[in-house]
Amino acid sequence: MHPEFETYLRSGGDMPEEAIRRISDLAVPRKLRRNELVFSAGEICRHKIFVMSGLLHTFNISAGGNQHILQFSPENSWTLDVESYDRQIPSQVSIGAVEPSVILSWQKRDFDMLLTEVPQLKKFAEDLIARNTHYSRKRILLSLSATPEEKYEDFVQTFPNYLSRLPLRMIAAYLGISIKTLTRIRHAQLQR
Amino acid sequence: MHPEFETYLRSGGDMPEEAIRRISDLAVPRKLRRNELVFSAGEICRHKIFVMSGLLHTFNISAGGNQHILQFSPENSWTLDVESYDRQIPSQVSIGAVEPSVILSWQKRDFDMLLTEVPQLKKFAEDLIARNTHYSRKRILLSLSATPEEKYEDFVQTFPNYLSRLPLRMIAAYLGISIKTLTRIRHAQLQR
DNA sequence: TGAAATTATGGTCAGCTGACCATTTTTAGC
DNA sequence: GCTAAAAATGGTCAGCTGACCATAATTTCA
Repeated sequence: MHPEFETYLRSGGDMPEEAIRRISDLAVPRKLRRNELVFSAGEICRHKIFVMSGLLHTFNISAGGNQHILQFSPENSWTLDVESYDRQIPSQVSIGAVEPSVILSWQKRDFDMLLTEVPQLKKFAEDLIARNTHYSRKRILLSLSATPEEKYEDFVQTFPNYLSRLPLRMIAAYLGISIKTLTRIRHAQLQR
Repeated sequence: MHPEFETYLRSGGDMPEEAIRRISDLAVPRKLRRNELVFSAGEICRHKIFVMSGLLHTFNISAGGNQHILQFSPENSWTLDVESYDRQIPSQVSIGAVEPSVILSWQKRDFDMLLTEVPQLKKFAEDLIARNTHYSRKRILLSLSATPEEKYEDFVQTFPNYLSRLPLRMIAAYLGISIKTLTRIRHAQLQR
């Protein structure tokens, strides 16, 4: 049904073929144009999303009109606004496509059902949650301790692929620095 | 065995008495003096910790010697360094007592066993993880978008109890601002 | 391909922020 | 309660950072 996704699921190693089919069958595919939103701040996040191709970002527009980016979601990753999804309350953030993308989405009730039916999927999801927890911790520590230059350096190390796919404006919005500062850092690095 | 802890576990509503006894029996209590460490950066976090009384903090000392605080853990809350605990690798952070405290601790293997034996405990832990995830998201968004004053305001709203229990120095280390800036904010607010 | 939109760079300047230091106040712990 | 340690405040200053604006470069998409 969705061969790339099924390959991804199989990569875990212990997912039964029947479970893969069950999961895949409940997924609804959707194409996104550049800048198209999956949902907007204020709406409730009702779906779990898997990115088959392209690149999404989760962002918030502050009162002053500035964009802040919580997360990038490239191909073969999952995304949603976790608090909105868990509690079915309006989201503070929007999720949209940075590049033309193809996603799969599951209704929350379908995915919840799958989680109880397929223990391997539950385990799979728990691993993703753990990875996300570790990364959030790291990001919080970085935000407390690192200079803008160190934040950028870490970003380059951690996400070397993103550099060419993202406008600098978005990298700045992810790092919590102004694009001016980011430009200065890059300019200074060229001098070396 | 540890009546306060057992009361806490019961507060969830659906924890069988037998499970409560099992969990409680495997806990090792420990008293901490002020500033005493549970473990230091560089060590492996081998225990899951429940704070019965007092107040702990999870912190990191950066290369420049500055302290950065990832988390405060008051009575009736849990703590550990999640990445070090999950993967049994050396921790980047230390956990220590801000106030004289009493904690319970479980060896990882004991707690892992309990999680498989007691489904209600697993559910309980998952709820805690979800809450933690939501809070981390909020904190990352705040770190990206809020001014120092807004960060402090949010801290006061979110943790009104901590204000009188913590030196300002630690609040600054939690917010990622200098104590000088924090003093300025508080001074400005007095003028109003 | 070509026009329009988006993005990146650069200049300038104000002001927020942190570093450093001294002093005062508060707290801890015997 | 008393003494030593820790914490908070305040002054000063340099410089990093962001806001604003204009211009150049790049990209998008029709």
